[in-house]
Amino acid sequence: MTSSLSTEEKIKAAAKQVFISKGFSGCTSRELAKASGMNVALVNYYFRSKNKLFQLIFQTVMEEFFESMVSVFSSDLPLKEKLKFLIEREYAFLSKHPEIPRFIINELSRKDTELIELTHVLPVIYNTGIIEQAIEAQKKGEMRRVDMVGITLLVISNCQYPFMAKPLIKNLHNLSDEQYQQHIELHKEMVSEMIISYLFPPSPKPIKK
Amino acid sequence: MTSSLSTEEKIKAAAKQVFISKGFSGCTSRELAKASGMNVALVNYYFRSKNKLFQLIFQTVMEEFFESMVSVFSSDLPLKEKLKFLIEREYAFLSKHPEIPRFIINELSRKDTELIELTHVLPVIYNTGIIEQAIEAQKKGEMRRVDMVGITLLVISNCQYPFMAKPLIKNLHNLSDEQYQQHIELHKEMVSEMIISYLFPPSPKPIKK
DNA sequence: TATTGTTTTAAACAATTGTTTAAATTAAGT
DNA sequence: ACTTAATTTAAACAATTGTTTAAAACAATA
Repeated sequence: MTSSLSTEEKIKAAAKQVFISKGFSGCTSRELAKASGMNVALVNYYFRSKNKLFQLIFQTVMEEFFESMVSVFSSDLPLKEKLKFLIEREYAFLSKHPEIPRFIINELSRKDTELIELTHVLPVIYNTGIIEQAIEAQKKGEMRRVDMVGITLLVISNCQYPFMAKPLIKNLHNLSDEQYQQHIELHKEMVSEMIISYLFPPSPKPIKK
Repeated sequence: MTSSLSTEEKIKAAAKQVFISKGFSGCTSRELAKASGMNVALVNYYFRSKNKLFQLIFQTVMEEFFESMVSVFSSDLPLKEKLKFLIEREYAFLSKHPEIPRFIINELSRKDTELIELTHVLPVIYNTGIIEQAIEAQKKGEMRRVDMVGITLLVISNCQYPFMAKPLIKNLHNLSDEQYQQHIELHKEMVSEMIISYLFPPSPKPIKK
């Protein structure tokens, strides 16, 4: 049971859930406390302040968020397979944690907080050698000449947005949760096929630019 | 100048900006008042409560949001051109109002508020005849057999996400505002080409499923 | 058992929240 | 000018906010 966790970890786990689903400004210290079965004073005893607790959690969420991406990039696969695999993994991750992209984007958009450093993520990705692999594939004419920003945008747009926009699309098309889940599954296949066939066009065709 | 507006409209205009950029729970009544140069009592004098004012503004934002989409669907163009045009228009709209998708998705995700009705939008879209046009194009074999939910997701994922994720991508790839703006422009072209060539594959190829 | 240090609790703190009051000012109609 | 209604203001309201205090309960060590 959760009761086997220490007080500190119980608070952290509960706060993570609350922060992710309601955001920093969308919840109160007392709500964080109650969600973990504790009281307000305990939250501040272990974490000093609501803001300190938030920073801690945001950091760990960001790490989880990039973890699988980096692990795919580091794997020993041809680029095309890496991308297919990445999309597969992203959909699997987001099915478990559908609220995380909205959470991250929201908190990064807040102007009233000291901007969070995530420059350390870039070198980690670069160190996987993914860039060199892409450039090589492009030189060979296997892959369309799209830079890393474009590829990133392409992949995460089509992975994250369907989860973020669930309430919008559900309302718009009058769908149940189950129906939406089915659409997501279909969409994954479509997105994968579309992106791969766009980035790696059928061979004898000249690659533009 | 703005001083030619009535007090009521000044409050509404200022509140719209504040709500869109900080969300309902991210701002206070006094902040809304101050942003319009008024005081708290005036806000409640004209709009009864923070929540009433919010509902009013949310409604108008949603209408603006779907307005251009519906107008494109209603236009007299072949489906392929409609989609190209729609993507163009979406990028233009979002360049002016980059915060709106995040705002809408966030507020629709709030569980603590009475869920906002937007079922009336669906019939409006249906009445443009876009569905029939798609089915016809698919019967003729011009268009891949993707349902309306899939098309919607495909288009708005690739239009809205790049604007929503600006702070994330900027941080991730160490980009300036100007650099990001350039990437957005490039991305628009890529997305348009990719989606069109996916949905309307070069002709003599058999359409699957 | 007495004495540590750690953890938990209940209560309080000042500041801020959304909202309301009641008086002051302005505008409109006669 | 007088009366009435609409607008604006400053102040107050109770409730809630993040944070702190100080005492209580607990655990560990001697």
